[in-house]
Amino acid sequence: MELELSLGDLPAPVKANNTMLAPATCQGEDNDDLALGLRVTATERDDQDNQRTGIETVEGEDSDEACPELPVRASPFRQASSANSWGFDVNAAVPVDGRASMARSLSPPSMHMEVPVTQGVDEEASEDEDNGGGRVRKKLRLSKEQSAFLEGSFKEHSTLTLEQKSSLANRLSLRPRQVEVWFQNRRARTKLKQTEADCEQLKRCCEALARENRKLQREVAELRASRAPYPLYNLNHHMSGFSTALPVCSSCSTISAVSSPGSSPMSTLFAGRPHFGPFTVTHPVLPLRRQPSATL
DNA sequence: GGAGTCAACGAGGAAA
DNA sequence: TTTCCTCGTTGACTCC
Repeated sequence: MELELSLGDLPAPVKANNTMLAPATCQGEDNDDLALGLRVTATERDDQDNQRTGIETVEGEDSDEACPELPVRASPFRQASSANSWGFDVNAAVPVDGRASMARSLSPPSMHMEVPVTQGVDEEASEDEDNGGGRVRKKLRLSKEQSAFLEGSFKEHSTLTLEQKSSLANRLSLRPRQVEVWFQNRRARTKLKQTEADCEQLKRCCEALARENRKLQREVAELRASRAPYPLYNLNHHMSGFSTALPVCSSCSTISAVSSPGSSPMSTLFAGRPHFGPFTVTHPVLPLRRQPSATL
């Protein structure tokens, strides 16, 4: 079962009950029982990376703000964990202070956890020993529940306060550093997707403008070839690159503005870009040209 | 086996 | 100086 994803060769000795906690009830009443490390200090990062020693007190929870309505499981990784090839459990990187019985209280009474939570202490201790010199990168795969919970939280706020970070870490049985990294990577993914979307949009606009440009150039060539006198030329026809009729001043043949925003590739391209407003064509004489407005 | 994904890391910059 | 961020990268893992 993916929920119990673990790394390494050894199967999880005992599967945890998959019972969900009550939908993230922000664990208000459980605070006293939380045994997970939660110290918000100036040296937080280092502490979080090495939350292996010392009993830390639980600060006040920001119960509500980081509490999307997503179910959260109580420390699934502790039971699902198994040793990896380096002899430590990457998913056991839970803030542990050794008070196993207290960590157990994260789960509701209906949730039985059959593997001693103290497991993690030894594992993490051995991790330090094993990796003492050469630092081996740990690979953690977040469970669906963890990812969903983090996603929900990310939708609410893409950056974290210390309290939110600690709260999320607490709730998901992750180290605050892991939550922080997840948010960093998530922001990067968001930005990448946005960049790709922008790129696609610009590409489409560029193609449309190129088409329009070719068309206008053909028309200019035709006009030059005809060498006809140039009375009030029917621009509505010849500027057909713009899909709607252009309002032409009857007295001076000035086109006052591009008709409707969003109707041309140009306006699509410049949508939301205040420096690129609609342009104006005034007194069209050969060669036909468009004069940018003052706002261009 | 290669490509893609993603957690984790380090460097460097900005803000306080 | 510290903290947090972005950016680029690495490496473990998965999927085909």
